[in-house]
Amino acid sequence: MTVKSEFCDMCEIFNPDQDIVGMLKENELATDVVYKLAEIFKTIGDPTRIRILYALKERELCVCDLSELLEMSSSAISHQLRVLRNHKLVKFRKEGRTVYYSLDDDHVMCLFGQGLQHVLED
Amino acid sequence: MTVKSEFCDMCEIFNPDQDIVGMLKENELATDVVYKLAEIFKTIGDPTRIRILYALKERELCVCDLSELLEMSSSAISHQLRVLRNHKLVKFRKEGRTVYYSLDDDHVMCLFGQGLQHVLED
DNA sequence: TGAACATATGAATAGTTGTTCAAGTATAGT
DNA sequence: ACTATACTTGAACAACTATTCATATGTTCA
Repeated sequence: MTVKSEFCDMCEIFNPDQDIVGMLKENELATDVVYKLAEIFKTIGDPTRIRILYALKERELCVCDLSELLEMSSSAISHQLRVLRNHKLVKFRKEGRTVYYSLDDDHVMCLFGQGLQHVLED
Repeated sequence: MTVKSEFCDMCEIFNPDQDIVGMLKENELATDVVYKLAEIFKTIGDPTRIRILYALKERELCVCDLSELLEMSSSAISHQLRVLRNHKLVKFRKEGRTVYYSLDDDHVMCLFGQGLQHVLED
């Protein structure tokens, strides 16, 4: 906040920028919401994770399916699946020694759609 | 691809997992689309940039407004605005020595809405 | 012209992130 | 019990990112 002379009281009161910043401060998103939003978008903001989520679009898949499809080590896939799991974007079910992963959230594919609209326009 | 004995031809042909991976490979998103998607989401996946975009929701703001609002140096804000500019998420207009930034894309706020739905549910 | 202001930019640095590698658990088949 | 398979996990390392600091550009006002 800049210091103003007493001759400038009126200026300060009517200074539109001061008002705007003040109003905006009241309307700001809560800190935890901002961080949660950032977390989700950051999570979806990785090529490997995008490919995994997209592959799971129709049906559940096991780690080795994903490993073959993306041509990456199952360790790398497993690490990324953990990230997706931690953010509740995928869920899993065990069957013997294989683990099947599937999407855990309806919004993700909507987000994809919106993102694609942005990407494909121009 | 695992090697199979000739006695197992039928198994290979009818192995559902092999079929699934093959089908998925055909349906994969194009590499450049995947990368562009990742770029957008990564760009929106930062708390500072989220706050900037949210502040610009209603009206254009200059760098020093944003600097005051977010209580960060104008240099930091400027760096982030460049990232947003590079990804075509904000545009700017100069008026004297001040530069006004505003949203350059309709989809961004839709993405925010979707993201918020995910965040606020549970 | 000179001082103050608004913004931009390059380099540096601390923190974060994705993949690999090596080792671990757990289940299935022989 | 042994071996192979499916997956997970921790550590390590390289690549990337956000902020700071110092400096530069361009504009306004006196």
